[in-house]
Amino acid sequence: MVRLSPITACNDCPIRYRAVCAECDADELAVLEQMKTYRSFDAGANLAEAGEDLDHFSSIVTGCATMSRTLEDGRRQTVGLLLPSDFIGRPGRGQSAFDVQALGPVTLCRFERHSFERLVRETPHIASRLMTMSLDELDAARDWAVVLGRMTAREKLAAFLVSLARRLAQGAGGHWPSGDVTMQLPLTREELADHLGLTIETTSRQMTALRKDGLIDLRPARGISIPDFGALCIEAGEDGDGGPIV
Amino acid sequence: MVRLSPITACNDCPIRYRAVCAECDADELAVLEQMKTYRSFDAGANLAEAGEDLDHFSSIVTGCATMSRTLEDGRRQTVGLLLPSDFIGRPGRGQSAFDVQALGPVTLCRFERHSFERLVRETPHIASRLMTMSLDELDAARDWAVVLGRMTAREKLAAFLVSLARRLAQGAGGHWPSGDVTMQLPLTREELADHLGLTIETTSRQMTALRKDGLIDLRPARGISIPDFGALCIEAGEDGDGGPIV
DNA sequence: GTCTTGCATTGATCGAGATCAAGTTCCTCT
DNA sequence: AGAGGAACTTGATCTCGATCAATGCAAGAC
Repeated sequence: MVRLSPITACNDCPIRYRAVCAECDADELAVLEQMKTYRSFDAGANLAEAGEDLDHFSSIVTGCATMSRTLEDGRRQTVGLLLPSDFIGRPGRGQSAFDVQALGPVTLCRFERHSFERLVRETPHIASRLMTMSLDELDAARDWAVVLGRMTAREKLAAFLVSLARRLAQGAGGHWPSGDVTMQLPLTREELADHLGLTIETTSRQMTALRKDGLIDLRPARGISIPDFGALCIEAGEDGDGGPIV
Repeated sequence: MVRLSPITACNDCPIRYRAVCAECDADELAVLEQMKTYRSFDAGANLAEAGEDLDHFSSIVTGCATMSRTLEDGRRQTVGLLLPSDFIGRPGRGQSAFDVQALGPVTLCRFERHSFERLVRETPHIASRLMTMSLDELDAARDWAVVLGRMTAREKLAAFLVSLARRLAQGAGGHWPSGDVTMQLPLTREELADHLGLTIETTSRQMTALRKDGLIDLRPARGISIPDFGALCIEAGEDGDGGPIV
């Protein structure tokens, strides 16, 4: 379930210029290189559990994970989808506030808690990057609150697909998506429903509705292609311009 | 509408030990003292507008504000309630992602953008405090996403009242609330509905329902008293213990 | 005092999404 | 290839919260 993975040199790391290390210079990277450990997890593995003590921080190198909370009666809400370069853990607090679960096979670049916290204090390039990443996540969490609180099921699904396509494109170093876009959903319908604040059935029905309206094309193995990205953006309640806000 | 207010010495400031300056020592405070300006706003004033250029950061000294987004068709979702010591603005980005609106008369402690950003870079005590505050807001935003996505109208209202009572108690330097608690709602039913992702009518009905069930007592001028704080916590879906997570 | 005016409550009805219940498709394992 | 099971889709019905529509109530204007 948990495996030590061969260590890749930071310079060859796929998330070198997007993760918490993005702003580091060669010297700082050399320090991180000594501290890091790569770990691999199978699909479904719990990377953190709400309330549990955490003595490591991690960056996702490959794979996806969800951050969620489950209420006592079983209702679950996902509060974040973690993609490569995203950070797991909260400096300054030893406990996770949410469950973090691997969606497929995941590789983490892991740091021991205390030494990493010291490094943050002593390395402005890391502290500043962590600050930027946290503020980006804060904006994303608030944007998502608008979706959860005020949008219809159809708009929720469209908004999610648009945001996922943008994040995947950004991760692949590609450009702001437009025109024809194809991607793989890293989530099952159930996980998707938990993220949208809907049931599996409603999620599936809205998927079908978007397909019937020609806005998306469903392919095997959770593939999705979006023939006209701009049209889906409008469905997601974005004003026509569609330009990046960030 | 906007008035310059008499400057209070930082040492006499009501938010001295909770705002972005909380960790500053005397020397650092002297620098902030030179940079700050107090401004007062009337109820309803726009303190920031989504997409608008912001060339100041502020801390709320007295009063309350909401951070919200309004969709083109008029649907509005509040993504945060700002109380004294809360920070307005995002270092590293010159635009606000949300509207910020004064709920009643508000006094801000304001800093010019560029000089404050430089100060953050050069003053670890400020950078670190800002980081902690941002991470707290991130956790709060995610907690609220769970409420918006998965809770019933009754649970949403109870969860809001519980969280507001806790924040007000914390601000007043009081203890973790329990037993009998009394407070003033800083929001109208409409503003409350926008925060809960409900309509005014449903919000009002749930208010009445909680009152009829003896969980709250409605008093004039938006006063609310909670005879048994623990009982309301359970209504909000918290497990009995009710202990602070933070 | 009465007239506004804005906020809040209450009632009647409607509808989007939840729930309950089959089917169907896809993937994996042998 | 065939069996079994998980993931997904579709249909029928129900329900919570939205919507439409008055009514109540308190504070300020005149």
